[in-house]
Amino acid sequence: MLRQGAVLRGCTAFPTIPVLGSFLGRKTRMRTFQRRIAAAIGAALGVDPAPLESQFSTPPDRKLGDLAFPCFLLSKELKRAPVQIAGELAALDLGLEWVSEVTAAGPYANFRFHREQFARQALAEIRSSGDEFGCSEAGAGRTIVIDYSSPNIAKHLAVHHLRSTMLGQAMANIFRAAGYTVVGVNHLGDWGTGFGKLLCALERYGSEDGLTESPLSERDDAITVLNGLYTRFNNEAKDHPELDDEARAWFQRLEAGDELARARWKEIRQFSLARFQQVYDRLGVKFDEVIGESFFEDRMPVVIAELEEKGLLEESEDAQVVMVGEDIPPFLVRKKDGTTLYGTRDLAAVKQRWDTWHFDRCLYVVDAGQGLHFRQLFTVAQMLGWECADRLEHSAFGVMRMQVDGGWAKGRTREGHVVLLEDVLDHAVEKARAVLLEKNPDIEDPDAIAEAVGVGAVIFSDMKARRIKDVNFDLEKIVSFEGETGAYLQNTHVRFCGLLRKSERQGFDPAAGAGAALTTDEDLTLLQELLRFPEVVERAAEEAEPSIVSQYLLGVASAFNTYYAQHRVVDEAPEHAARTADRLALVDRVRVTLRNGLRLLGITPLERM
RNA sequence: GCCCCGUUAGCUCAGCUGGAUAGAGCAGCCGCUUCCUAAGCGGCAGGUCACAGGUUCGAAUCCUGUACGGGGUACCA
Repeated sequence: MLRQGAVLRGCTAFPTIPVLGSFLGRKTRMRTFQRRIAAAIGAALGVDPAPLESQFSTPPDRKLGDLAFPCFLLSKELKRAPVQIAGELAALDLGLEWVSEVTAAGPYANFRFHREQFARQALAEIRSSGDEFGCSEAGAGRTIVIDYSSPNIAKHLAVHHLRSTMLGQAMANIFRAAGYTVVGVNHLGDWGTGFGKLLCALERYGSEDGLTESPLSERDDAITVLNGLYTRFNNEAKDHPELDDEARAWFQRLEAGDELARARWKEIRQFSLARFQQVYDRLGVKFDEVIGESFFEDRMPVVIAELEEKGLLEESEDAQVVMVGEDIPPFLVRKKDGTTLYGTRDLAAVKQRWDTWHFDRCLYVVDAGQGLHFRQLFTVAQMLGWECADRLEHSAFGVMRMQVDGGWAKGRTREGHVVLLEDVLDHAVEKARAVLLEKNPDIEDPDAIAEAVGVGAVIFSDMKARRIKDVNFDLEKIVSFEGETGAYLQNTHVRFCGLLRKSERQGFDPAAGAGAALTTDEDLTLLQELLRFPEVVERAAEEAEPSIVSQYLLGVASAFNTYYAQHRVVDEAPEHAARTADRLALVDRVRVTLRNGLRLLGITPLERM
């Protein structure tokens, strides 16, 4: 009914650019280079090179070589022992100028690179996409709808909302970078019987809180007041069941379009959204569409009619349901009082999303506890014969547990109140400011930097592990900025931003280096690691798993920090000018990788801290 | 009861489309700053990859079962 729609544009940080081909696999390193070796092997042995491309791995020890090729697959196809095939490969001339040597080590053929040649070509490859390094066109022509954040109005954004919100935002960024068209939807919880209770509570106790004199929308504490009314209502309803009937009546009034009910609901929705927006702005979260459940109010009858028409709707225990399977409970379409449920609205939403966007995938970034609901929903879509049914995915994530009496439990803290997301952000920012002022007292604009570091640390801590893992909310850990943290990535990024700034003042130009001097093991490790970035992003999209990017970034930062500790980058001696230019070029590409990766995760990269 | 998810170092996790000696961070101990930001780097120590079978030339990774933990299980969202 009320469509807020298209209030925000999506992340524009990653315009798509043409890069490389399709995704190959996790163990893959540097697919263009592997493709060339695979092609050479295929030609020499007379086999299809395509399946070979994903076979490559990294030797356990650099002494063995720079790229490993296990011969087990070829062994099956050629019906010869892998050890023998490895030997044959070692004797071949592949005709690749950047491969200097092939040695057989048991069933492995290990390729050693001609360091100068390889470094030159690798650097060119990494540079080819300029500042959009990491982007690809792997998903070109495909549309992904992502349902994320989706909080209930009239409530605060609590710390556990961070999960759906940031995972979804990161996924949206990642899919866009991989070339997909993305529609990010905030499926606002703005409908349902709960609002009957709320309206009822407002009517009964509102005047006591002075709400008649000072309207809710003019009060900063409006949501807190509403929460109080709601809690009070629920407590009183325990002893007075007739209150629940009254609440149901209010929801029916709301559904029927009663003027007073509608006006109050609309006001609540309005200021809830405004409050959410403050936090979203802080987190850098943007949606393409904000569509509440209320939007589907007049679309549900159409879907229910279709269920009926196809003979799927049944009466059971006075409710209308769809029987979705023997081992799971039925999908509720209408309660016995005739009102609808959120599942009904979800079903209408599936239809609306399909009709509007013809998506290739529709992801629900919702906690794992709702697995059954989505299983039911998807099954109903299947039973309806909807083409989109198998494109629906529940991108489930684990629960956030709070510390309660020495242990960890779902939901609330020991004191029984929710931890507000804003309070967590504030706390992290305060800690970041303290550390910043201690490390770098003369820094310009410490507020902005502390904000980025603090908020970034909170975001990163939530996206470091695979999303299905439960997370224990531990404020101390979140604001610890050492080790595998958001601040570590920021700091690494900042360090070579500073290095590049300084080198520029000294007259060096990172664009001047061609890469031929990047010949140490550490150079090679970094180049190989950097080359993976586009396929890492593609895989993160494929699996809807932002932690793949997080983990990759930690690896890059760690490799760079090791490098940085061992090798002097800027050397002003004229005889080392070429090497300095090459190392600066490498550093510049690490910088771009970290910057883009942080952005994908929804973290603002800093240039100073 | 049934369904879903998890189980890898003291803690938090990576590795899971099968391949060479299972990797990080934190916590503990020992080092590193006349030189590009030490929110950093290096080292030591820490593991019957929950258990038992199976498939395979090869299993932390795939299959089956068991144990433990978490979640869900029709008129809330």
